[in-house]
Amino acid sequence: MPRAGLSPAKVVEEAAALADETGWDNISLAAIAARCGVKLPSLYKHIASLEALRLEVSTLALRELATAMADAVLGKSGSDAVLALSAAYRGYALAHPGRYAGTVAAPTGEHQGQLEAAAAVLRVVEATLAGYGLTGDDAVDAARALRAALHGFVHLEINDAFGLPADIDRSYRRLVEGIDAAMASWV
Amino acid sequence: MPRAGLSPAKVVEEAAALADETGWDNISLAAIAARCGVKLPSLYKHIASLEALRLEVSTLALRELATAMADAVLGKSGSDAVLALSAAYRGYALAHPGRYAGTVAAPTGEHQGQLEAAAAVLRVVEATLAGYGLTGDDAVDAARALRAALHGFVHLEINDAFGLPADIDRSYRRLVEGIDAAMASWV
DNA sequence: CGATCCAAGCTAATAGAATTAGCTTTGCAG
DNA sequence: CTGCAAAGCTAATTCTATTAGCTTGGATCG
Repeated sequence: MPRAGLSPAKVVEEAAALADETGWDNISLAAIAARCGVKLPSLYKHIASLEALRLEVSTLALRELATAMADAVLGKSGSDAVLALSAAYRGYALAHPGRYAGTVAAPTGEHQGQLEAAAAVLRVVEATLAGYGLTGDDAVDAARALRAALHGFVHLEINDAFGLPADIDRSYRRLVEGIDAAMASWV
Repeated sequence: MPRAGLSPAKVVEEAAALADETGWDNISLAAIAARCGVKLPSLYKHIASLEALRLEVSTLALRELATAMADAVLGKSGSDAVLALSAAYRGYALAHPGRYAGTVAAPTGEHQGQLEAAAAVLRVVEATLAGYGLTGDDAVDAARALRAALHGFVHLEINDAFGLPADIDRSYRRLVEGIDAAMASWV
């Protein structure tokens, strides 16, 4: 019998793909094993447990999200950068809804890599807001406000909580513009 | 052996309390049964399945949230009402984090009562924004923006995603004020 | 080229959860 | 008092995660 040639990274990647297809809550070792062409207990050669795997998927997603955001703001500043970052944020979340759920829903504080990846996301947001002249608590407030607005919108969108069919792109744009204007006026 | 005197409503209430204590994802029939002083299979006399129970908890939470918001805005209007509604929203979410998670994370569209409760929440938000002179798509955008901002903030807060210890109350107030100002300027 | 050894994969076994079937008994209605 | 529907139970089934321990592929080193 030929080997499957798995690796920890491949298992995490399959788990992430499964999450995107069936939802973060529906990740199961049984489904991942089937997808990898391997029996369930074999996965334990590459991961420590289901919880540990979830943390790895969460970490992967946070890193991808940070990268997507950083790429989007490259060479931009001010409102331009905020709009680009917001578009990249939503784009990632809609393209990878399962992973995205894992960026928030996963347990926090037990995994060094996850903490660093979460910090990287925060760093990109803060750097993007650097041009607004905010310092200290004001900068913290602004970063939280932007992150909250973006997360709240895409989370509700992914979970079909916007009943009406009215143009969602437009709603998102106006929300981002509103937050941008608010931060600009905080001096 | 005396009867436990359960009812569907009591089971839902226990499940909601359990969710608040241990998290929406950790609801289990085993734990609920123990809490009710009953063996696990006995629960099936009152509920159809774990999934059905989650929908009931979600519905309960949406109703409670709608009521809390409606009470908060009673007799108020404009920015006053928006601030009161925002405080009530966050207050409910922090007091009942498990239930609150269920208001968004639960499967949607299969349960009439849940749909109605979700509509009730939306109705309170729309009524609160009535004084801003927004109509049609503008009103929809505003309701979505407010809901997204509130949800995003409290969801991140509940999940400990705000690393820093900086004053969270203040951050929330500024976010709400920012959204309020943005909506006021949309005319 | 062949002996060796580690890691990848397997089977088997355990434990816990949800669900279903079917039995027993409580406690109210008549 | 009698009977019956509902509430609770035990037993059995299925599915998942996890652990233990065996087998073997295949790279490494002589």
